Amino acid sequence: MTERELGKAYRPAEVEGSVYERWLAADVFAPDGTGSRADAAKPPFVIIQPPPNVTGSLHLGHAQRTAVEDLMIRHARMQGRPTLFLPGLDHASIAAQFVLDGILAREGESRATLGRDRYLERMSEFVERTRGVILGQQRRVGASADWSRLRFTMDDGSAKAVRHAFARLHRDGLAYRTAALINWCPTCRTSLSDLEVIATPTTGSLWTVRYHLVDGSGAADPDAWITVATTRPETILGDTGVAVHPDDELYTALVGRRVRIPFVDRDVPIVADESVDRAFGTGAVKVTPAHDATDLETGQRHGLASIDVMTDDGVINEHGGAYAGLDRFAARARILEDLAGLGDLEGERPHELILGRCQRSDDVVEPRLKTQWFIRVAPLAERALAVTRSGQTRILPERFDKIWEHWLTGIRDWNVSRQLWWGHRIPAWYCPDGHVTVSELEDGPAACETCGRGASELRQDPDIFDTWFSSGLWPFSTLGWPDATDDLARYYPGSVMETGYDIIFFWVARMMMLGLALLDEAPFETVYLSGLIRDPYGKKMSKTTGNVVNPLEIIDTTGADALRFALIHGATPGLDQRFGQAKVENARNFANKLWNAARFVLGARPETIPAGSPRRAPDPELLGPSERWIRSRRAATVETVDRAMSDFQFAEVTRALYEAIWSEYCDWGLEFVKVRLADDSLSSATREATWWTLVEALDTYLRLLHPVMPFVTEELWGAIPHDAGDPALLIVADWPSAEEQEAPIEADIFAIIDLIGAIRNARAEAGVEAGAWLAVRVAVPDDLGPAFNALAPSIERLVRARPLTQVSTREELNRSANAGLTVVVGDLEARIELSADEDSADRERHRLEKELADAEGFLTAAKSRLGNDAFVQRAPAAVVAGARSRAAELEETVARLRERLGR
RNA sequence: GGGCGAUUGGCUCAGUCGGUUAGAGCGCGCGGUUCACAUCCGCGAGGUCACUGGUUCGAAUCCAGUAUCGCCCACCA
Repeated sequence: MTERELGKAYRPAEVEGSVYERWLAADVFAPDGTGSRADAAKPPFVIIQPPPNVTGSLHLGHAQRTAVEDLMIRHARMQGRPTLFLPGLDHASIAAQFVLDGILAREGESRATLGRDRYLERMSEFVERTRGVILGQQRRVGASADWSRLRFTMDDGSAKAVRHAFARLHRDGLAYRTAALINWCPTCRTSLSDLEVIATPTTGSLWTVRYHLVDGSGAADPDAWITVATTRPETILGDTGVAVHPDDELYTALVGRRVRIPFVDRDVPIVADESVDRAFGTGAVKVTPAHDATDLETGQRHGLASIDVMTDDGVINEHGGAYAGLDRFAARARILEDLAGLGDLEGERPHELILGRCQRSDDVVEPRLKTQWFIRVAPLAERALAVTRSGQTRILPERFDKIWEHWLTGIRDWNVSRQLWWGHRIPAWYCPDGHVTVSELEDGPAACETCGRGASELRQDPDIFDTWFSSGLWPFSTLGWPDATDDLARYYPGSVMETGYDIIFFWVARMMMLGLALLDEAPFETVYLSGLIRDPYGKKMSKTTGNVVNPLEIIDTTGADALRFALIHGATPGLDQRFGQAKVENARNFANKLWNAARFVLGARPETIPAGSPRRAPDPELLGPSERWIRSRRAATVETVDRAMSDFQFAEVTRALYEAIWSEYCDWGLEFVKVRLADDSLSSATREATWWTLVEALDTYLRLLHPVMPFVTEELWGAIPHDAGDPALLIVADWPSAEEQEAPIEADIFAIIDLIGAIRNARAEAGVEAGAWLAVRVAVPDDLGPAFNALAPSIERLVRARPLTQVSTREELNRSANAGLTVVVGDLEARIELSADEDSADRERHRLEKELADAEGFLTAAKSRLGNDAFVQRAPAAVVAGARSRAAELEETVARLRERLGR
């Protein structure tokens, strides 16, 4: 295996361009690809990704999801599990139509001018052009998806799954067609599910209107009326009754009488109904069954007619008498005017109400009575709840359980038909007699299943499905369902479904319900909910605000690795993160640090090891304390990362690696070892072992970091010596395993690190010239002797000590006491020689006094704790012992500082 | 109306069995052309962990309440 040359400077664009091509060429993304080293005996790991909109382009949210998904899949791949990361695209029915309609409008065309067939042709062309965009962008992020299995929610496989799913639900009584009150968007000219209606608090008005009573002769009495309250006066045109509470004495006499609805001159009954709130408004409610859900129920209880007074565009229709042809809001204004003219507008007052607005168009949604297809969700929701309650499927973070429970408890049936064109046609056919035949056959049923009329007489439902219906089938429609394919058997259910918490109901809940209903098994084991990405000020990124960050620009300038690291580093499940340039730059600097560390290691290869030598394990017999410390920290990091990965604590993964690589390996490991590698007095075998230790740790860190920063790690890994058993590419290399740690060595080295820090601090505080070499004498206790001795040459360099003298007792240290700096760190005490002038002596005294005061403060706290019997008796023994040794250490420090200060 | 989340140095955030002196990055101050890295190195300043009360030997962490901000759910005309 030959080493690859590394460029002097880290250039992410150069690295990333070629690395992805290498992965593709090696065919490592598919679980059964030629380059895959997956162990078929291990359980497969399947990640379910929300397929992005086919007309969309990558935003930071996508980038974050992709980064997190890819992190998980790469980790599993390196563990040798067969991994499936199936990429896809969603046709996004209403969203895509919105985009295309905008384009058509600029061309002076519209849905109406084109007609259904030509419109759909245009859509297909449009989608053909856009579909490659986001896929290419996902690759730039580094998604190691199995592109050979790319799926689209409008492809034949999805279409087949949709037909079968719906036919099956219909057969099971879970899909039905009925007239019901639905949400209607006049702008989109379609019905909407409850989720697509945004409840918007609005200040409106509550008007009170007089409805005149009809007397025995059938005439409206100008002097007798009942006053009703309404926020939507235009619905007066559809009123078919007035309701009062049965116990309301104010109105008991009127129940059974009739009133005349203004303008349409319809005489309707006053009925008594429990649903009326006596305290609200006037206590009398106008009943408009075709435009209000409560009214529809009231109407049904009392046999009142339902009159829809609007067209699909939100214009008053022929039932509106003189107001026909007026837009609903214009009609409202005119009606109010006319009521006032008649003297029947009794009052108006401001009123806070919740207005439903269309998620897509923001238009005011009208409740309308329409015949539509529905999914009966109660039984499905119950199963979904059972699965999460039993723990078969786990939602992360756990607090979403409650939200999940609440939403699935008492949800209303799902209106799945849409009066749009771009989407899957509902596979229902109607015969002239109105019989319905639902069929999973692509060309429709051969005959009406009720009356047997032939196919030529049947007409297919013009409506299409809610886009989330096909999305809801995604975990299995992409694996060949309804056919019993090998893929389905192998990769269903999925392992982790990753998505933003904003579509938990739209998508996650629907997948869960449909998966359980159609396959009798929940579609995934874990639901991992990501937070949303916000701008540096916490605002939601949006095109209109202009605060959208384009991830591709970040990739171009700082690299996909940096972007991924930054996104994953800020990813706390379910919590939003603010994202700004500083975070990516920090991540880019980290990649740069890693690059340079690798360059250093490669360049420090002892001459006795020929270039291109295969990897050798360091000889444990020849390792000094610094090497043993590096190995021990490496093992500790493996453990930390493993734990964080299995807990889905991805931010912790990046934090641990950042610290291990930068603050330990680079700041101390490499600095200690540098001197050793250059030390001619050591045997070449020793220096070789030292170098192999560096390579070993670097290798481990590259592996651990690969799921986060796949490009740079792949490139660097390609440049270091490898073992004969290693594959050619890091992406399929083995995940490291933790080994035993050497705790005693860790303590020694950390003590020495503290000493070095303290000496540097003393020098800086004393204003010693940075480059000056000063004589330093250190009193080293016996137990630290070997480590200190072995590291002396490194310490010398790191604190600019010349000469560095090791003495064994403090008496010895004090014997040649002269002016200088004193450093006390636990058992270690050092004296830095410095020519005395009054100024510096003062500063030194001041510094020592401050240190003494600190130490005394901590000592007092520790002592008072230990003086508390309750603490000593009740706290765990280890905590008490820790406090004791801490106190002893502080005592020692205090004593030494006092002595030095002559107290 | 119901529910959830956040509140930790100037900024962004870690802190997941309660246990030494609460950490990091950015920013800030001082000093550095040390042969991997100025996308860097060394040193430092800066926090009564929103507030009040409680539980506990011990609370940023657990409980109750309050405040501010944000989010979700909700068919009273």
